[in-house]
Amino acid sequence: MAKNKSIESKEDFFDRVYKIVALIPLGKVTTYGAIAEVCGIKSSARTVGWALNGAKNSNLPCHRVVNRFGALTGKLHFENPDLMKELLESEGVEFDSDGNVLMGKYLWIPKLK
DNA sequence: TGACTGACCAACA
DNA sequence: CTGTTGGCCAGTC
Repeated sequence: MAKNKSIESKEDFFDRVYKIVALIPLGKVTTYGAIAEVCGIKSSARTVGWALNGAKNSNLPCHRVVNRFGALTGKLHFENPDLMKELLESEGVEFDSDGNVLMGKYLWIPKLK
């Protein structure tokens, strides 16, 4: 290892994403950019998706995470894409005609304290 | 070991 | 306005 990259760095990053996603209140949704920003990697919303890629294996409500448009981009990676919408609807989240979440009402921005 | 890809966002032409 | 490129981070081939 030419350079010490703080082995805990990546784990810490993932852990942060997991924590934030787990903090999403019921009936609310958040965006990748928001999570990335809170995680401190606002410039890397992509990595947030990767974190969720592993989070989908966890009990985290990744279905509450949508892109900036409120579209369920990651639903295709779900075992049951329909389940994602079902869960959100079950939580009281409404969708637009395009199938996008009403960000103006259900958009929840996580904040670190 | 190097390069590409990936559930994104934003800026620039 | 639309199209393309850049950027970031991590994982996989």
